This record gives sequence, C-alpha cells and structure tokens, in this order.
Amino acid sequence: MTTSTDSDHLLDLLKASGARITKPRRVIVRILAEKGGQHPDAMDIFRRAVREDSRISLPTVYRTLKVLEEQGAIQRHAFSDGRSRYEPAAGEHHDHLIDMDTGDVIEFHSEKIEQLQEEIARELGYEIVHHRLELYGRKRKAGKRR
Amino acid sequence: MTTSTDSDHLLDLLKASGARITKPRRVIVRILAEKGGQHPDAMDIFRRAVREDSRISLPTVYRTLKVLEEQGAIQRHAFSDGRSRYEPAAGEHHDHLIDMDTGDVIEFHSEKIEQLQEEIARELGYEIVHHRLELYGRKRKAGKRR
DNA sequence: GAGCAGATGATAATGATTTTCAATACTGCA
DNA sequence: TGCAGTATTGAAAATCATTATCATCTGCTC
Ligand SMILES: [Mn+2]
Ligand SMILES: [Mn+2]
Ligand SMILES: [Zn+2]
Ligand SMILES: [Zn+2]
Repeated sequence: MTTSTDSDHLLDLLKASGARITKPRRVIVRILAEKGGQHPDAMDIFRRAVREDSRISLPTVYRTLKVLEEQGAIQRHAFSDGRSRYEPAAGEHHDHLIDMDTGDVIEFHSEKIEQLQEEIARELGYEIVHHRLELYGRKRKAGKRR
Repeated sequence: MTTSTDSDHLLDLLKASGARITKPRRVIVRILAEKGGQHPDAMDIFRRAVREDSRISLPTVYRTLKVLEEQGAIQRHAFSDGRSRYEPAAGEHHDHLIDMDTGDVIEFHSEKIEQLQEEIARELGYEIVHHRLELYGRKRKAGKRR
C-alpha cells in the first residue's frame, strides 16, 4: 500500500505552496492518490469524498483540484465527454487511448511520436508548450484477416 | 472563387439526408464554405450570419451545425478554449497546431504519426475509430542555439 | 487560547449548448 | 399555382459543468 505515501506527497506540495491542510483537502488528496479507478472526474471524486466526510461540498472539490493543478501536483484532461478528468502528475508523460465502449482509459507512451511532434512544430516555426494526443477506439474483434 | 461550389456541396449533402433547404441553412452553409478565417466557433458563425440575415438565431446555428456534422459534412473540434470549432470535412485528414499567443490554428499531417498511432492501438488490442492530436505552442524566437 | 487570513458550504452566476413550443415556411402533390 | 402536412425556426427557458459570492468557520502562528 503506497497510498499513504502518495497522498502525503500531494499534501506536501500543497503545504509547500502555502496552502492550509484542511480536512476536506486531506480527503480529496487521499482519493486522488488511490490506486484503482483512475482518471476520475470532479463528480466521481465528490461522491467518494462524501462517503468519508458528508460535509464536503462540490465547490470545494473543484477548488482543491484547481489548487493542486496550479501546483503541478495533478493534471487535468478534457477527453471528449464534457467533464474534466484528473490524475496525479507523478509519473512520466503519457498519452491516452479511450475505450469507446467501456470508457476505460489506457495509458501509453511513444517516444517516436513525441519526437515527430517536436519535429513538425519546429518545421512550422513553433515550440510546443504542451500537446494532447487521444486515441478513441474499440477492442479488436478476434478474426483479423491477414 | 470556389465558394459557390463548396457551398453547394454542403447543401447537396443536406438535401440528400432529407433535410429542407431553408434560408438560414443557406446562409450558414455559405459561411462555412468561405475561404478565410477558418475553424470558426458557433458564435463566430452566428455573428457573420446575422449580417446576412438579421433574423437568424443562435439555436438555429447550433442545430444546423449538428445536422451537418451528423451528415459528415463538417467536423467539430474541441480545442482547449471551451467552445467547439467547425470546419468543412472536405479535404484529407489533418491535425492541428494552435498558436497559444494568437489563437491561430495551423494544420499539418504526418503519415508517420498516423501509422504509429495505428501500431500502438493494435498492440493494445484496439482499433482506432478516431483520434485527436493537438499541439499547443508559441512561435520560436530567433536566436536558436545549436 | 486568541486572532486572522485563508478555506468552506450554500447558493447564485456563468457560458456554451440544448430543449420546448407555438408560429412559420419548405416540399411534394393536386 | 395552391395547399396540406411536416420539418424548421425564433424566443425563451433549461441543462451541465464549472466558477464566483459571501457570510461563517477553522488551520496556523504567536
Ligand atoms: Mn493518465
Ligand atoms: Mn482543420
Ligand atoms: Zn504525448
Ligand atoms: Zn491525425
């Protein structure tokens, strides 16, 4: 169980930024550090948070997420489903493949693609600040000819 | 001036789907087929439309855009600025580089990247239905070392 | 433990997009 | 060309996710 550690890391980032460590923030940060069910949206987090402390409000969830994002502690993604989804910014950069049937989010990374992107931007006279690469697909059915 | 032709093409697609060719639709389609100022959002289109026919309403703009999208006549993009942006689905597939300072949208295409995406999805057991690749950057300043 | 700035919850506000619904205008047909 | 019947429209209200307001509360420093 690395839960405690990851959670503490987020709290440290918060503290370092001069923010106060409040009860709601403890709960929200703990949820973000949880292993299963990644890329939750604000409502997902809110629902889980309420289970731990029924007084927590949705605005506080949003406010905490915003602070964490500004601190670079978490990342916000806007997949094509309206809401924003969040994930701790721990690991290295990666992009996402979204299962259109289940909604599952699969992470991947291609150094080749990353480099090609840089190359393209350079040729166009630009410097990439950030990018977004999302693949939307469905599981390949068995019988693949060829 | 290919304007007339492009516009007519969109109208044909509409007609083919059994939709009625109304005055507002003519105006909106004409605007979408215009050459300059591409990737307009609904409000952009609405403002231009009102100039041609002050009776046109925003909901009608949205409704027409939706019909056109369902017909595959136009594509909707959700760049990271809240609103959706539209463009005729005429040409070949391409991705976008957004100038973070000016908001300019530059189109590009990399067959290599497209193939790498397919490869990655296949390895993960998926078939790509569609994808989204957006580069956000700023113009590279002169003095580039190296 | 007191004091105060920052944080919270309840509630209203936003902004983009969609829905409702009565009035209107395309279209195919007489 | 005239009409009926239905798709489409405009005005206004509703949605949805997210943010702002503001009075109250609470970490945190001394
Ligand atoms: Mn991820
Ligand atoms: Mn484009
Ligand atoms: Zn990437
Ligand atoms: Zn592409």
